[in-house]
Amino acid sequence: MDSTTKQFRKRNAILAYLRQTKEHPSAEMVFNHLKPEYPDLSLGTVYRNLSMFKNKGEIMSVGTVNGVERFDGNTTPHVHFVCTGCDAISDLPQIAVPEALNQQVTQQTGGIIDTCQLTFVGTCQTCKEKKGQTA
Amino acid sequence: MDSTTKQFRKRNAILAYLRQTKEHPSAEMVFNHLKPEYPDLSLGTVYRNLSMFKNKGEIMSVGTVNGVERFDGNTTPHVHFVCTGCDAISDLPQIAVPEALNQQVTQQTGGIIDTCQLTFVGTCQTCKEKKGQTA
DNA sequence: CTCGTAAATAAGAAACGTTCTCATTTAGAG
DNA sequence: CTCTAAATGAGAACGTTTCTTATTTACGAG
Repeated sequence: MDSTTKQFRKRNAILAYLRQTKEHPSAEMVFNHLKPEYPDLSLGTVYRNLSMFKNKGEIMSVGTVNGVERFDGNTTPHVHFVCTGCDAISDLPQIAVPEALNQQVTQQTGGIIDTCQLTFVGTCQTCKEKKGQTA
Repeated sequence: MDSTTKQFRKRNAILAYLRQTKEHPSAEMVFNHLKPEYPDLSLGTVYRNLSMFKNKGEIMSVGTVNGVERFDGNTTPHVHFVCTGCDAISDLPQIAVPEALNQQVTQQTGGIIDTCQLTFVGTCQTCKEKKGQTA
């Protein structure tokens, strides 16, 4: 319970960070964020725990940007926006996937639908303005 | 125009295959498919040309399955289904992303929307039946 | 036809993200 | 304290993708 406790169970710190952040981090981003507080943190530990949490359904993958997988501590269904300029991923909380689609897809495939991902790809406002200045 | 012409311009063969197939292949799948007809085809050539076609907008990426990028020669907007059992990707031609969403998202982000990807993830009919037998 | 040049390619090295292995450390029970 | 099982650090290993370099091809000029 004292401050030395933080030496233990980096696993909790990884999950806590994912629950709190909105940056949809990669394994390396998690590592870089926690390394100052946990100087002996290992990248392997981050990967191992991300896989475990993903398998348990406590976090989810939101896909791969530039060859690196990105994670989200919010597993409730929601839509994402990926900026190709800065690789940032943000939530689009006000956009929803029509519920009816799941049933249509189930019928059309004859299989089982587990999840669905809706992702918009483009340029965020900041990058758009930067490009305007340079051009 | 004679048959020896096929020794040249493997690039065309790569694009032609992507236009024709519905399997949403990876680089290696393209390579394996064309290797019999072009025995001296190199995997590097496949990667190089896939990147080039992607940058030119003649094909598109449909995301990463098990760490492997998959491509689609059909760049008109449509919805995909990924089976986690056999890693197959198929089209869901009868499902459409509501057009209105693009405008909503543009407003909400203040940026620019280039594309949007809607992907359903689950188990295809074949894998579902296989699982039923085994269990 | 021969030469010169630019594009396309093959082969393999290199880079990168991710997973695996194994020895060590930690937490907690007895 | 001792024992055991879980968690971790360090780095090797792996698979995918990109890069480098020399070679081959296409094609136009002389």
